[in-house]
Amino acid sequence: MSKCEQCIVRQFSSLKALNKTELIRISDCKESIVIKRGETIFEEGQHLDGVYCVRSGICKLTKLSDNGRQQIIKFVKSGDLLGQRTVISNDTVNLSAIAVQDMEVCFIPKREINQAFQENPRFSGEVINVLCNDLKDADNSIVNMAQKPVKERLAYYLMHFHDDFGLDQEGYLSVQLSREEIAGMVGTATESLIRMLSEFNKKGLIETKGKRIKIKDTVQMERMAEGF
Amino acid sequence: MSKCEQCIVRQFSSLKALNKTELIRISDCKESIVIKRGETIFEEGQHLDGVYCVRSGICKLTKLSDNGRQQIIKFVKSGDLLGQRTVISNDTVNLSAIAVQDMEVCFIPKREINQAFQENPRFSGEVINVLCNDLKDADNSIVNMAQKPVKERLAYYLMHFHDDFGLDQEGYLSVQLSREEIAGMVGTATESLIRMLSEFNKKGLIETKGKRIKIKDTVQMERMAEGF
DNA sequence: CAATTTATATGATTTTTGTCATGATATTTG
DNA sequence: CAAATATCATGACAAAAATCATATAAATTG
Repeated sequence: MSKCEQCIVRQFSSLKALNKTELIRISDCKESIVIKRGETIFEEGQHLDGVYCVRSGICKLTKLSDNGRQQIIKFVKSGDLLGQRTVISNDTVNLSAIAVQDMEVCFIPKREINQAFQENPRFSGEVINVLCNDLKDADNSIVNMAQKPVKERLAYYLMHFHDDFGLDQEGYLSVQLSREEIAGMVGTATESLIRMLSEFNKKGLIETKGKRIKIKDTVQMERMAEGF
Repeated sequence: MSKCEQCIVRQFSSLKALNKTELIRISDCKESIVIKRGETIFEEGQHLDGVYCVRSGICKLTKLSDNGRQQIIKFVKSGDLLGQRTVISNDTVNLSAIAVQDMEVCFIPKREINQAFQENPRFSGEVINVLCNDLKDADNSIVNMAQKPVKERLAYYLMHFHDDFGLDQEGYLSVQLSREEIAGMVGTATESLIRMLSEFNKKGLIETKGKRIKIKDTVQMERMAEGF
């Protein structure tokens, strides 16, 4: 089993605040897990006995709406921790985590996290900062969802994907989602989403190849996200 | 000037975790402020040099959308602290705070809050818990905004008002908002909101008297909020 | 208290978005 | 590789919501 002390991903997570001793302790009791695309890491309502540190891959955090649709709240990538809020506030999980790519994650038991949280103020500071950022992002999302029409939201999220997850060799967005998933992120019906992608395509804003999407005109797309 | 040690509101805020010495220190440098309905406490983009502790009254936290509408993200009432996220993550304010009732707030300088945060783990624990709850609420709001139609969102928020802020002597919701403000909370156009209230009125779900709203059928309203 | 402004209300219309139906492509599986 | 299944795409229509216009009521102000 690989060691936390040597894990590159650590540098990007809150765990970077831990010292060698703490890392070794965590390393000794952590559990490496491989998760295939589509598999669920945890589901809303569940109790978590620890947090997951994402080594590779990406997962979506979703919540089931009353109308039966799965809303994507946020994406989590390597370096991020999963389930921090739950462990800290000792609450059940509010969101489901489902892999959208094959993933490697490490499970770190609650007690280790709590101990580090209590004893290492730099670590707790890092975690709190992540929570604060999440809260800010969430507040911004509320405004977008409540006020922007679907077309602008789609443009907004495509640009976010472009900026946060980057492109593959051919210039397509590196994360491939199904149309249904994109609809769940934008907060619209799948058919509406497909129509809008077709429209963006016709207007020359994007180019699609199966599930893959390339943003051809980022300037225009950015403007569209802002409502022009 | 009144003293924090004797302030009843303290019991309901994160400040309850502070000991006498800490409270006296804060009390000595805090500043009491009276804010009239409609006045702004702070605006998005601004820097804050401290947090506000709400003694009485209610304010709305809003964010201006690209389309020029003011979205209400959340309400803050007595016992709550304002600006915690900003002070902790040393960021500019993301939301504007505007009084919807006359308020009394106390301004507590950043340095005092930071010191208490560093030195008193019970206090930081309380603050973190508040942030975690805010995050959970925000995630739930995203789903509501993205997936529910306006009618259901209105029912949902009316019920929240009913449960969180209670009723006056005559059974009307105790917080009075303008139609425009309610629209900004639900995330819709003012005219649409007014139409929906008329509809609720005709159906016997609510009763209005000027700005005041009474929920006549909470059971039905609850069901409506869930999409029936 | 009359005049002005602001907030509320409603009608008419357009735009946006959702739903249902159906066909075309992929993708999976035996 | 063919059959079955899932995904993607598009048309037709219905519903929801925004916008514009205009009227009425309420609040403010000189």
